[in-house]
Amino acid sequence: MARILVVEDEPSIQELISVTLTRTGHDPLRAPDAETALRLLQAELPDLVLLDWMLPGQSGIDLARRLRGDERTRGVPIIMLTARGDEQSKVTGLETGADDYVTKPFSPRELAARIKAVLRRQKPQATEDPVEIDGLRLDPATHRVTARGAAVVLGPTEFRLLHFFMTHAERVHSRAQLLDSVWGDHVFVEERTVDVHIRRLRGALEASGHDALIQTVRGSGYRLSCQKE
Amino acid sequence: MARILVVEDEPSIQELISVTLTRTGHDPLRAPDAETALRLLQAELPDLVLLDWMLPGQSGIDLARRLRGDERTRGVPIIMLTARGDEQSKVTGLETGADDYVTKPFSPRELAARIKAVLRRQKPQATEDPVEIDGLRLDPATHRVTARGAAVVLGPTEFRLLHFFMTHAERVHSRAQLLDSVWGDHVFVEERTVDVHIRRLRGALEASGHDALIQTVRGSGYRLSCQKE
DNA sequence: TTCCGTTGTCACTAAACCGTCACCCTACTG
DNA sequence: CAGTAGGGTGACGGTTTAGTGACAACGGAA
Repeated sequence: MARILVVEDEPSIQELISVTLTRTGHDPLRAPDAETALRLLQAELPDLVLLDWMLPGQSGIDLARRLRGDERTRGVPIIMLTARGDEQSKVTGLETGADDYVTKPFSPRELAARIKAVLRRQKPQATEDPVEIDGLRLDPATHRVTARGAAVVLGPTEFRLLHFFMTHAERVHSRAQLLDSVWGDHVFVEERTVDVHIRRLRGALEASGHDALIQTVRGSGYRLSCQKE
Repeated sequence: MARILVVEDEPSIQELISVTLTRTGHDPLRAPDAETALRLLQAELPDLVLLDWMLPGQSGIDLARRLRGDERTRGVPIIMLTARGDEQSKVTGLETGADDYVTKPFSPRELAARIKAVLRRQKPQATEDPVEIDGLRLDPATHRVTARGAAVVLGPTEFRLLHFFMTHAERVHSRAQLLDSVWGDHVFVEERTVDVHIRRLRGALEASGHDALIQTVRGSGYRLSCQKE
């Protein structure tokens, strides 16, 4: 789900963290010290950095400051791992811009929760504006679809599919494009699966009096069109 | 941008907060204790109060209760500053009416984010006004819920949950959002726990003749809706 | 202290949903 | 007009997600 750089010198804790991350669907990058961390950061930017306070050589706080100073890495959120106690250094240290901190010892659950919270805070939420085409109305906020007032019941996938069509109307989308945009680019499903969902979506729409809203373009894909032909 | 009253006795933290506020375009009013705070509040109402949990003399929670008790200051949102680990105080505090919590030590970035969130959240709703939907009435001031006159008995959590739903009706809320808004951002609770409380809330409502008020949106979360389907 | 209310979590059940296939139909090709 | 490829369609496990009852931990009240 998210790439997370774990900067931690103690192997057992490193291991514990990595296992926790994997189990919660994340992708840990390991670094035992600041130098390794910086090298890894050259290659690719992670979605989050878990940073031990005490590190051999360059300390965690130095690394944090450095990350904040660099334009490229400035946006990457940081969670600090600190030992219990030592309050005042925390305050000054967190001033450098860590987004959260976890005191050792910590429970895997707590760690997971904090990571989730920080990541959630980080990412902007999707477009929530209602869309309306030809009397058909879809509202992401309320997760409702109505056809001239009458409710249309859709499954989650059909909902996303319709949302995509309505925000990209009049254009032909190949099955591959639809899989990318509606299912997500990483999943592997048969292209024909799209057909089935199109079918289900059509069924739901026709039940509400919207015929031929979604048209087939033979050899290319599908299209949502308001103008009848 | 916004006037913010900072009630904090520790000078270094007071300083840190004030600097942060100024930097994020706000206007800090400083008070080292509850008495000073009250005096400042006489003069003018701030847009938000940042309140330390532990204060010399009158404690933060006392002050919060007092602010909530006074008609004039009731609408002003409060963010509490608490020491880490004091989970219980969060719950008590939420009942007194704090809008959010920040645990010390905190990062300026986090504080800024919370303030922004609370100010944004505050705008559309007056938290303390009674809400009524479809014959169901909830009064935050008296902490009472009635369904067409008949009393509905709810636990504290179910009450907050229902309150949130009623002040954000028709919208779909994910379990994570509900945990954020009803439980508080930094409480570590399984997402499925929401389900259980939804169930309890539904049970109580159905006992009072309100069926299907809270709807499940599969894959997304829950929604309070007056319009049946 | 004991009792009671509340809460978070779990295990289990029920239901919805998804992806896939097989088969059929249609439209284009020569 | 037959052949072929692409699309429509119904059905069927398997998986995911939500509903539900039970239970232990906890704090506050008695």
